[in-house]
Amino acid sequence: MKHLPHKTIERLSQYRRALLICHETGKSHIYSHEIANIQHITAVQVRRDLMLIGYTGTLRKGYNVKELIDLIGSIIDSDEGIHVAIIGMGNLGRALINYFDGKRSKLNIVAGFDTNPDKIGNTMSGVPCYANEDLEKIIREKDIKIGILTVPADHAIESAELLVKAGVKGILNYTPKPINVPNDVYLEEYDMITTLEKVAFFVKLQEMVK
Amino acid sequence: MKHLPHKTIERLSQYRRALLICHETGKSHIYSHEIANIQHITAVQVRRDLMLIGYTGTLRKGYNVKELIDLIGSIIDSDEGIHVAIIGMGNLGRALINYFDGKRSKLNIVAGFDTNPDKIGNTMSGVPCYANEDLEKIIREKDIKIGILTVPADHAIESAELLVKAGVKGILNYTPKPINVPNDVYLEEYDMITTLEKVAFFVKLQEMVK
DNA sequence: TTCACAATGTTAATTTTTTCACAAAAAAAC
DNA sequence: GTTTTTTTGTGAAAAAATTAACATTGTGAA
Ligand SMILES: NC(=O)c1ccc[n+]([C@@H]2O[C@H](COP(=O)([O-])OP(=O)(O)OC[C@H]3O[C@@H](n4cnc5c(N)ncnc54)[C@H](O)[C@@H]3O)[C@@H](O)[C@H]2O)c1
Ligand SMILES: NC(=O)c1ccc[n+]([C@@H]2O[C@H](COP(=O)([O-])OP(=O)(O)OC[C@H]3O[C@@H](n4cnc5c(N)ncnc54)[C@H](O)[C@@H]3O)[C@@H](O)[C@H]2O)c1
Repeated sequence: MKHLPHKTIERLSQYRRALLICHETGKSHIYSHEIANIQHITAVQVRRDLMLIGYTGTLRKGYNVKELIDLIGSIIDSDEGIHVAIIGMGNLGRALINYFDGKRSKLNIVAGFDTNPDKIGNTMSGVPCYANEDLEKIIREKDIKIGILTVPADHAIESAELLVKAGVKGILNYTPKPINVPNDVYLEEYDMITTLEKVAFFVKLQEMVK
Repeated sequence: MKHLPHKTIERLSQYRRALLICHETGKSHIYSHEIANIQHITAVQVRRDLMLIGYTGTLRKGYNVKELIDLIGSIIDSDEGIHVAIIGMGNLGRALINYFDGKRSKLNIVAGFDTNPDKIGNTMSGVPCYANEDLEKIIREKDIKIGILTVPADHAIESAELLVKAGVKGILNYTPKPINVPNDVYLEEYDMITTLEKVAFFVKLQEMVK
């Protein structure tokens, strides 16, 4: 296995999510077309992705759910797990902490940061909130590799700079303000408005065709 | 202009977001490479997208910010605007309402739905919360075209069915439970864990190379 | 006034991603 | 025991998306 396409990585994560649900329900094997239906893609696409990671199913029985979950884990997870921080413990930050809580054993949100004195020192869903002044120290101490930005847009850039300076290697930016990072920091940006506008566009398109 | 690629639609939305910021700061023209830098893509990509929507800039002056904002609006927005509902007024639902509030004049969240009696009848950031029982009635009355799912994952499927039955034409699913919709309903699903896992994967990859 | 530059617009090439098509083989049916 | 069915795995083709290359031209410098 040499290079996995970005899209494949995303799908592997999604496959695993679906597989975990299957596993809970006691299903031991699954066909490529079943996975495909769940994800709204084609069975060939699924088989191609699994081919890329070198997994081989059983003819006519499909894929072993448990095995596949573990294999995907061995590819996308870090063995030792990875520590994550949230910058901005507001509505979205707290919602995320709540949501992630315990969902993936290898992804742990271990610190939150804020500038609001009322929040600093508190704990939310088990995650301690620190002051921005201690960010660099805590990030290094706790070996945090990824920062999730949920500060007000006006503070996105300075927060990103803080994170980079502290040595973070990945940033997930949920503010609507695009940021810049050095080459060795992996950046992903997501704006919910973009997604909603896309949905709205295709709804409009469909109305027009009709 | 015939078919706009999905990716182009997303980028147009992002370009507009960047352009709106420029417009506020009083900048009247912008070069393709400036837009490209903001979005972390290439200038050719920007020019190609604008070519697809038939917009022509001024040689050596770049693109007229205001004009381009309006043109993108004329393509991705519906003239009359589009009404949106949130199903599940919990952490994420409320955060979204708060966030969208007034951001895009053509995209209005006009109703929220919940099953919790304490929430029903209240208003959050100007959005009234209704009971699920009234969903179909309200959706039709208010001509709501898009539903955003932020209910607990266990209730995603039933909520989606409710929305479809009520005649919604687009669904944006933020729960981690994949849903199915008829062909004439446009569906977009997004799971933050997938994005975070992707970031984590590339961080891991970079560590390994080093 | 001419020249060099800097930016757009677009055709062609390349790369990436997806789909097609089908061989192989295990299981089921007969 | 043979045939049919079903599902995997993959080379080849197609489609989609991106990038390269470059002609064009307005602008300002010389
Ligand atoms: N709410 C949403 O659904 C949503 C969706 C998409 C994007 N966003 C974006 O996410 C960000 C947060 O949204 P929210 O609704 O949680 O806002 P919020 O105001 O509730 O939370 C922001 C938090 O960041 C803190 N903060 C401010 N400056 C800071 C700094 N320099 N360093 C650290 N913390 C700081 C504030 O004290 C506050 O606790 C915004 O940029 C918003 O545009 C929100
Ligand atoms: N919190 C996040 O950051 C986050 C991120 C990604 C995805 N999600 C997903 O979004 C969903 C909501 O997350 P949350 O943190 O807001 O949860 P939450 O528990 O705070 O909110 C859920 C809300 O839905 C309401 N509800 C329950 N059943 C309902 C039904 N059948 N119809 C209408 N409303 C109903 C509840 O009363 C509650 O108000 C979950 O599926 C979660 O997995 C959350």
